[in-house]
Amino acid sequence: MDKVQEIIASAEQRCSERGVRLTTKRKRVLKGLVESENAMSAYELVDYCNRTYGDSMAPMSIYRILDFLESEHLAHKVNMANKYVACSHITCDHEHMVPQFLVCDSCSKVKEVGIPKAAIAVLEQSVQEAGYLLSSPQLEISCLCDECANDAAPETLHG
Amino acid sequence: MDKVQEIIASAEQRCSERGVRLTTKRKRVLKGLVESENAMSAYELVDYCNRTYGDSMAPMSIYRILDFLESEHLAHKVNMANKYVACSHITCDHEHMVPQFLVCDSCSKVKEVGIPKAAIAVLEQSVQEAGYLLSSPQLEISCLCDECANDAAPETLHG
DNA sequence: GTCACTAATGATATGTTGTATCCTTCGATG
DNA sequence: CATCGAAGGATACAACATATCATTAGTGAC
Repeated sequence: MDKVQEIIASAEQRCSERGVRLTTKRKRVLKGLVESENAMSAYELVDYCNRTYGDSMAPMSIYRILDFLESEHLAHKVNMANKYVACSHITCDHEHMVPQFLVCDSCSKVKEVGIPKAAIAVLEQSVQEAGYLLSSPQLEISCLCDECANDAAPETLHG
Repeated sequence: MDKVQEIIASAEQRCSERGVRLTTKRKRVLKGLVESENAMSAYELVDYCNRTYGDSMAPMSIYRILDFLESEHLAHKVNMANKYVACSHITCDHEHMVPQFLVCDSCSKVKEVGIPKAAIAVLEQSVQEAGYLLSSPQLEISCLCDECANDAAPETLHG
């Protein structure tokens, strides 16, 4: 699990290059997200920080830190689940694939996958025809994860 | 604006065919959504009902009614905006296009557009490769609407 | 160093969204 | 008209998020 350290180090470097500060608390929140390998709610992060560091951080602080992490593209909000995930490309500069979130309807587990840019182009086309402007090519896709899919009866899908 | 009546009539027929009851209150909520031609929050619907009908409906009731409308495919929840919209295909039986929501980041306006099924197939492919199951082919796409796009500076996009 | 300035965080209150639970009313059916 | 399930009312509370003002910590000018 040295991968976590690697990601944090990479984030630190990126912040220092950009002239912004990855403070202790910001690092802790990011670390929480990276370690969990999953989407976490703001209040779960509050608990995590307080449990892990004997700290007592208020929700407000967590939300501020999440805003910061989002603005630096170190984390993303998953709107469908009201949760937050570490960006899975922190260590990677160029993005050949467009990141997309698969959100499990049942357990809210979030997986980030890449899809080819060409696929997004089709969507962008439709959006433009509607007179809108695609503001983020990042989609949240309503799914069932592998585990929950096994539990669910097939006929409940595509309802 | 006789279109609204038409949609409501169509919804009534569909409910009666399916043996479920489109009660007065349910009809009012659906009418609110249809008339507004926009996504509304549950609490906006509470206000709407109480203002328009001198009623006093509790949020709980609205949520229940929204659940019903969703289960009958007369309305959809837009997760990104925590709002609800009337299904734009109530009067239309067969769906040649897959409905998608364009959600304005700035003003939360929601537009429902259709995109070709083929485009969705590409996404579904990626989802399957990740071991997930697409539970709804309906996406919520983060956009700027025509109005907000005019207000925003171009360099703020694709950030 | 220390002054002044800004970024970051703390503290507190409150707003918004959604659910749990239990009870009452309404409508169909025998 | 009795009964039974569906719909709705009432109340409380949980989860998610923001507003605002005070305080502390870094950073540069001098």
